[in-house]
Amino acid sequence: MTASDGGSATGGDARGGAGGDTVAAVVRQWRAVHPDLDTGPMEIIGRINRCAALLQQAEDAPLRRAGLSRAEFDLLGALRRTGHELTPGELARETFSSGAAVTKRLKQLTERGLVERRGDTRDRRVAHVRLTDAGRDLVDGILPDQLAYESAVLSGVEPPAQGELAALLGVLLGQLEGRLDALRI
Amino acid sequence: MTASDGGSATGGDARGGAGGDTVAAVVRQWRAVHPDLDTGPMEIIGRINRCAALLQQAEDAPLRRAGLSRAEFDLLGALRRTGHELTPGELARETFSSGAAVTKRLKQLTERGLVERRGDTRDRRVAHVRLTDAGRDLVDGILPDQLAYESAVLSGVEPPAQGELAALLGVLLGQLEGRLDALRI
DNA sequence: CGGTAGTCGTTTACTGGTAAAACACCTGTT
DNA sequence: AACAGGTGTTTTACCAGTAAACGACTACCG
Repeated sequence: MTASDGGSATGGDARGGAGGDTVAAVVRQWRAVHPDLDTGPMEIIGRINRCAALLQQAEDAPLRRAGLSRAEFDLLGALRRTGHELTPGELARETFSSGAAVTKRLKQLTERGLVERRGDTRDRRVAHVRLTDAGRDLVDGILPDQLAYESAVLSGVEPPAQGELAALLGVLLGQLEGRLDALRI
Repeated sequence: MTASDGGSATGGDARGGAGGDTVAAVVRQWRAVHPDLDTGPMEIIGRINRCAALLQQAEDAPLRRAGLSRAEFDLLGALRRTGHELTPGELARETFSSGAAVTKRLKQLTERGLVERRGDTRDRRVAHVRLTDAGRDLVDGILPDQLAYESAVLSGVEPPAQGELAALLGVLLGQLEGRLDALRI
């Protein structure tokens, strides 16, 4: 949306208005112009994109304080939560980004002393990356703050609704991850 | 993640597995390492980011066939659904992007003959942008296909659940749009 | 052995976005 | 009238990401 990223097929609408969120306003506009179309999908996909963009834009205060981008934290987090070394390729798969992006990030994180690399003894093409003590401490220090921040961001939604939302998103994501390839046409 | 956006604070996990979506697997890893932390927020924010990234990556087949990026379609769509001319500034607000990005897109879309500009007679700083007939026809031709595609993407989720999901996302988005500024700290 | 195919990681060339400066213009004040 | 300050748009400089080419290496197979 960016995440860039940006908007969505439903676009956006700067006016808040009493009638709900901005996506609702956009959908109303579309329905006025094309009353025959089923705008249902917009209300889900548009909102997901818009939420992701807003969350991205809010750029997680705890991360910023540590001078980390979300992508960098993702990489460190993958190392921390798996608990063992990972190769650059594994890190790329784990963080859903290209190998080239991982190479760049590793370079910076190594310079900052947060990760270390070591060459594989058997296969000299591959490298193994691990957290330094400083990297590990940084992740462990940030994570609680980050979760508290995310919790605050979500606090406008009642806890039971949060549970429902998480479950429904889980269903959707499971479907997307399983079956999206088939749709690429 | 730009959208683009890439991953999320919860990162990702390449393994699907029987136990649910990839975010669920990541959350399980975190809980094994830090059993004391409340990982609830990850299950929402992580999934939203991941869904947005996947939807982005799937890069909407109907749009691609028309040679449009999602951002370009958003811009055209804003003109179509409002039904009147918009200034570049209004377009930026409407599509949630920077003015500079709008300038670039307008240049390309003008070259392709999809939009036209005219200067304001009173205030010579401002421009008014409108769809050409070709632009309008293009949007009207793509939109049904795009909605059908999105509908297919969501088809793995039962219609009643889709309704719930849309409603819950509406609540969250309304909260985010209203109150996110306060959190920027 | 020797060559071919495949894999891992990096480099390169490019894209599409942003922030901030620059530019052109309006508006209110003196 | 002249100027200060504000606004709308474009330009500039830059950044982070990708895809594709590349180099180094392994592994297979005759």
